Amino acid sequence: MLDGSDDMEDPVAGTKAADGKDQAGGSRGRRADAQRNVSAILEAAQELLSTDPTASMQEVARAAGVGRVTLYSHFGSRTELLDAVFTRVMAEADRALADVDLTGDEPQALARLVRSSWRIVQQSRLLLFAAQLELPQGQIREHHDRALERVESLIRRGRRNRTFRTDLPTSWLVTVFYSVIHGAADEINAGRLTVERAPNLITATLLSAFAPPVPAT
Amino acid sequence: MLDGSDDMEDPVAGTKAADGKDQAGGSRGRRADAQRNVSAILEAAQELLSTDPTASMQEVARAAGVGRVTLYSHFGSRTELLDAVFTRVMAEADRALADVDLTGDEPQALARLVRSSWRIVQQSRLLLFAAQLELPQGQIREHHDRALERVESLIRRGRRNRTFRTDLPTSWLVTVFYSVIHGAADEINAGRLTVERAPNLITATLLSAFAPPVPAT
DNA sequence: CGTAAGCCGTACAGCAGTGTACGACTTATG
DNA sequence: CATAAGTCGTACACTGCTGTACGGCTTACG
Repeated sequence: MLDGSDDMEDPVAGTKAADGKDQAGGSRGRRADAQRNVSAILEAAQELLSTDPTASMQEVARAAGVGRVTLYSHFGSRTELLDAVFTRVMAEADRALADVDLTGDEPQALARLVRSSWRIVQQSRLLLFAAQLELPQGQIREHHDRALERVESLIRRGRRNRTFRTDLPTSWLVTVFYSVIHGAADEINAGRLTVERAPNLITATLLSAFAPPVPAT
Repeated sequence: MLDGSDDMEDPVAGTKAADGKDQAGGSRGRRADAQRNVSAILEAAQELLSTDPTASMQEVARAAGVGRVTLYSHFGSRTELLDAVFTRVMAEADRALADVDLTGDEPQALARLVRSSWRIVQQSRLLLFAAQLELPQGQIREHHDRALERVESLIRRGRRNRTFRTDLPTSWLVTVFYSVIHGAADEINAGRLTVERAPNLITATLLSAFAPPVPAT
């Protein structure tokens, strides 16, 4: 939103902050240490905000081993930083899920998907909380939807093959997937569920919930 | 909890704020208008915080038609107010759920329970968010657990009668109950689910998830 | 090896919220 | 109807956070 006008009035472009926020990629004009700092900030912010969602810019800067002013030179506002961190996490998640084999038997594919997903959700639980505090909900949902696409396509396939139920809408089943995983994450955080037992419980529950209802009774 | 020391150093007791916070009951020394104000504050705070979880004391006071100072004279801090509101909501919920007939066929009882529960959850979604911002998590859980007792006892009964599955722990099934309802509430808020369809989806999902797994592959 | 890009700390301005103090006014209640 | 309980607005002190400005120093990079 605020980069748009900057690009217009700065014909040289890329002087300060255009597109090279992420560590990788070809930001030619940026000095190496600047790029390193941006990475350090993003990483530190991700970890810190996942612990304390209300951490201030001051604290983020300290955690990244960087001055607060430098932090502001890279991210114009708290919201901007939060958005960048959120984007980064979702990209990470997307990369992790891309490796999951979703072919073959749907229940087993679902189990694999759960096994790869739930940890990410658990770790970025509080970060989502932080995002909800100051990011427009539309933006959050947008990021989320992209990650849930894989879930949705798997469910669709299961429905076509009659492995999964078709009496409830696909979008609802996606919601159930998401909700149960989040519920498990909360339980773990509360110390009422161990990390080891979680994936099996989640998978067993989802498979029952997704199975076609038996016509009996 | 935080009134404890006040009672000690004020032998007269009941002068300002001891136990008569709620509208009903026998707070002899309190003037009638004071009691009315406390009620108005609690009601307004509940409604306002359910819309904007970050509403300030100023805004709460205005919504209650009361001066900010008066608000502070009844609730010493924001946290104290929030706790009172939270307690009130849970008490309301408890009262509503007490009317639900939990006897007889477990699936039907579960359906009735869902039908009475989910609206309350949906309406106080954001209030829970507010509570998580400044109430110790232990306190929140304590309130929650009391409300979930009914769910738990119903599930236990279903397990004894082999209507519900016993291969997953009871506490986990309670979590699933809670999570699915919350998920539905979020979907409604996002405009992706209508109020009319919600209860059926929730019930159908939970019944499948709670049903004993069929030994047939 | 010079220069510009980038870093740093400090300092300042602004804002918003929390709690508290005070004095005057209003109203239940006996 | 007198009095104590309660309310009201205004004002103040304090805290913590955001975002910006400035000048000096370090360092990457050609």
